[in-house]
Amino acid sequence: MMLDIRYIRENLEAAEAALKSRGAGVDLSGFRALDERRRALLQETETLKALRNRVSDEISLVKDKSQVQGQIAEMRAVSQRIKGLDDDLRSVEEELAAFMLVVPNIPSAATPFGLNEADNREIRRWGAAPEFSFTPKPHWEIGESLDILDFERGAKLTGARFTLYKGCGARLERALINFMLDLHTTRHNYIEMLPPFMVNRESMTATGQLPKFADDLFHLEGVDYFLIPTAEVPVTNIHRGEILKGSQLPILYTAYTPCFRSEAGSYGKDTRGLIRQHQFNKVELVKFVHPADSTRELEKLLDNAEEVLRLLGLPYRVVELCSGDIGFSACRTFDIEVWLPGQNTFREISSCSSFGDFQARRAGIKFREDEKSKPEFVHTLNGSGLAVGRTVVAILENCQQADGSVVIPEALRPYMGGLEKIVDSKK
RNA sequence: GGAGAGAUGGCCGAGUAGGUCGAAGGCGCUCGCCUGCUAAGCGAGUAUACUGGGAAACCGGUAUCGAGGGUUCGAAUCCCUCUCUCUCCGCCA
Repeated sequence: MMLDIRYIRENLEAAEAALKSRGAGVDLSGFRALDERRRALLQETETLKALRNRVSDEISLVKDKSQVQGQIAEMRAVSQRIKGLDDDLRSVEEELAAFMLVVPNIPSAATPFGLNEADNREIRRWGAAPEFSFTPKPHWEIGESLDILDFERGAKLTGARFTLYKGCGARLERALINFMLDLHTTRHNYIEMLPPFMVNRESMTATGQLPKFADDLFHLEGVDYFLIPTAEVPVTNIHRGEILKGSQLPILYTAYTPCFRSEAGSYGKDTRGLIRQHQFNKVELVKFVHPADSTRELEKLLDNAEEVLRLLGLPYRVVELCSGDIGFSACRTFDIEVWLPGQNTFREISSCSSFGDFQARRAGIKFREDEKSKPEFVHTLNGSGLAVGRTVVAILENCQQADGSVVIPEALRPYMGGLEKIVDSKK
């Protein structure tokens, strides 16, 4: 399930009100009847099973089975009855599960109320927008004139929203991946993971992409696998079905993966450039934490992501999403938006969320405080650290020069073989 | 792709002519005892989920021996399907 079924049972109104703050009306009215029916069936069938177990034990003690033909016949009938009840129970449970799997997470009490994007709250800004003596160009123009991004051939190879990186462009992307991974592993204590780029249905369900958002995913033909839309999916699922030791927490993982998104419903949006691609690279940060630490850990994760931008000298702002704008599985989210002078706007480059125990509940990820204590759900968190393609966008636009070249941020130069600026190779 | 072997509790590993097996034994771990430290030794405990009762401690029921079905009064044990792992051959980065 996703939300705590017992919590809902006892706090139906509160849960409904909290879900309502997301905007999308969630109707929990069907829940109570299903839940009650389930428990009634459960009690009935279990009572019969207890009887059958007891009588079967008695039968086993009797050597001469002819003496217990009566009981055997009786139990044969009981078993038939159990079978029927179990069938009913299974269908009720399937219905209940299908219902629960499409109910979103309850927003955190800290999440500000709001209807949509417009109600998001700006938390802080860092860095100053660069000033230009000329009109700054959008990255697609810079990329094409420097001959490092080839949108036309990307479309030829695959289709719209695919891009071919060339020369320094390809190197810049790779440099950023390595720079981010090195930063998070050596300075922020994350463990690097390199997971599969496609996962099964169970993994997608555990983190919340399925069953509701199948349209956003690429599904393979022939096998029931999906291309990952984010490393969050495989990395969070690493501990699916496990009971961790309290002393292991928090667990911090970082992973580079490409991300694949169908972008269904975004036709006509961000059609130019690298902003919205079907395939893009991302370095992800994922945490498994003690519930009591999740707020603090979210702030640290956010700071770890911001650190990338600070080291690169890219101006940004942090926005806290309101209840109407947070994702399905999240209970609290901060977006980091980088300044893009070529488009004169801030664009999301990272999204850092707490999922509370929502994903842990779906995925069955628990921990034991002490040896003797009962297992309880961990909290999961994740955030981009960062979206690599959009970081390239930000560098191209913020670091562009009057002569058309792009100065590489100092922190990145060791990863670029010492290169200080990208110039037009044709000149 | 072809042939074969196997999946048991945190780990190792018993258990296949169906019954008293949630499951021997060992290791590990926890608590206590003992020992001037360490090691060894002794005793007890040590899965999860759902569910009923209880304020709680806790007590009861059901399920789970890869997953799902079947046979049976009764299945870790028999039958079927699937998944995964391992070995050999082929192929391949």
